[in-house]
Amino acid sequence: MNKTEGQVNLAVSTVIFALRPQAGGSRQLAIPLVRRIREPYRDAWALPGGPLERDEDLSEAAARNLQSTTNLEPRFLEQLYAFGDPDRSGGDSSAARVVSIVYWALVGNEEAAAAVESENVHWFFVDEIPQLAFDHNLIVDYALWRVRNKVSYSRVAHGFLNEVFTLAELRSVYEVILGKTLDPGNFRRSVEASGTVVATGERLSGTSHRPPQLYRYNDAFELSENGPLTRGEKK
Amino acid sequence: MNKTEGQVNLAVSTVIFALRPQAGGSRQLAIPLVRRIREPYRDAWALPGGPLERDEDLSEAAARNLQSTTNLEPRFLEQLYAFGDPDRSGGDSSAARVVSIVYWALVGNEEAAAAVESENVHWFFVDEIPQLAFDHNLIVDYALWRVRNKVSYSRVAHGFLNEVFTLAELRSVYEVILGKTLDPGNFRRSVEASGTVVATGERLSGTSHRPPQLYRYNDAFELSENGPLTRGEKK
DNA sequence: GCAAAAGTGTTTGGGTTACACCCATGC
DNA sequence: GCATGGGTGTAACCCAAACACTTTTGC
Repeated sequence: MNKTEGQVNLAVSTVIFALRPQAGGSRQLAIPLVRRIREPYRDAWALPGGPLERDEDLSEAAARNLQSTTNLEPRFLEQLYAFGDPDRSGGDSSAARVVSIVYWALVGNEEAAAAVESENVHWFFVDEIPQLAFDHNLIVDYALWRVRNKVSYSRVAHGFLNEVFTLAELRSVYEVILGKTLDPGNFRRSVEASGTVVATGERLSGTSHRPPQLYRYNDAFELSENGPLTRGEKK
Repeated sequence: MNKTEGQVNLAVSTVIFALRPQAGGSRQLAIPLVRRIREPYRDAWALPGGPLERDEDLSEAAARNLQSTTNLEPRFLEQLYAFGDPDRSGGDSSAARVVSIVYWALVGNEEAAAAVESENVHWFFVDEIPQLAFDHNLIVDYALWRVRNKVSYSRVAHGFLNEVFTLAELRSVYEVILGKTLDPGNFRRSVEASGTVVATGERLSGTSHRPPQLYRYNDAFELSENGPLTRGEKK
């Protein structure tokens, strides 16, 4: 007990969002959680996370959480918040104090469908999150608030889709996250006017109606979205 | 060298904004910086900050930075970002790695005018920031981007003013931060429509023109501005 | 009365919303 | 041909910018 600094341990956790099909066919936001195998909160569900490696950037640690729990690559990765309430370990004042720097990530539809699940890793729909360890319910609430907020003023929804996508797919993502239907015509105009997507020239065939154009995300964006902080934070 | 965790130290720093009068009479955003008295970056200017106390919340540590450098109370205090690049200590890989959780704060005009300055604490106008220690120039740039951004969609400008203020004073804050003039009539309407201020009923006399009404900030706001995170973060 | 800023009214234009309508494909 | 979603056109509406104008004080 001779440490004078470093009494506070640092961890990095990640809230990982994907759209997954629900019973009934509609899709819903879902996040993977891991079961704790140690005290405190043994057997409770918690966000994936762990200590920061010696030479690792914060965002690398978050990507590592994602990799080790779901085996997926993030389409979008951004810092959420640093949680450091002294009591957040559960009120036991003798427990080691941990400050968690939390990231949030989006992963693509098809990849998420193939994601591993096991005894200790399970995907939960966001309206069915159980009681979690530590203050992780608050963290999930905040991440949800952030993703819904950010979708309405920024263009992050493509993070749930694959490389190429139709505007109907993109619109469907907005509809699920915002929880309301959007006018197809107006949606098309606003997305095209924003310049965030570019048509590939290809069309999707095999549908029982007029074949829709395929689009790709315009990489020229993303920059300046976070002001001066665009350096290795974004995937 | 037998520590396996805790190799990463945690610090809390604060970017403190005030509006201060420039030569010529106009006002400009300014921040206080402290001179480093130890290596690395000895004698360079840096953001006020320090290690986290054992039982202290992150926001309390930020308020403590503010108190110890300027003797002021924050009108607004919010987490900015956690900076954790492994090389941010200056490229010397043998140096201890530090992750900084940075807050930003607003302090009132009159108080800031009375703030202490000394050999080792000095206020800099934001367009005259020198080369700083560590990655603090990046941090200041990001904080500046955030304050300008937040002013345009949120109602934080009152953080620079005293308890009661005229709409002309509030408008002047917006004009300085956004760097452009605003139409008095339209400004009045938009502020009144937002419901963020309430008239006190009092008027300011002694001016050489029609006496303006005095307003007060409406405390019913601020809540829900940060979603589920409104608990002790805001002053 | 005059200057100066407070405060109100009114017009205009850009952008979003609602919704009608045509287009291209599979069956 | 018909159903289905892709895609386009357009009128109504809302809100913000621009700016003229009236009000109230000190000198």
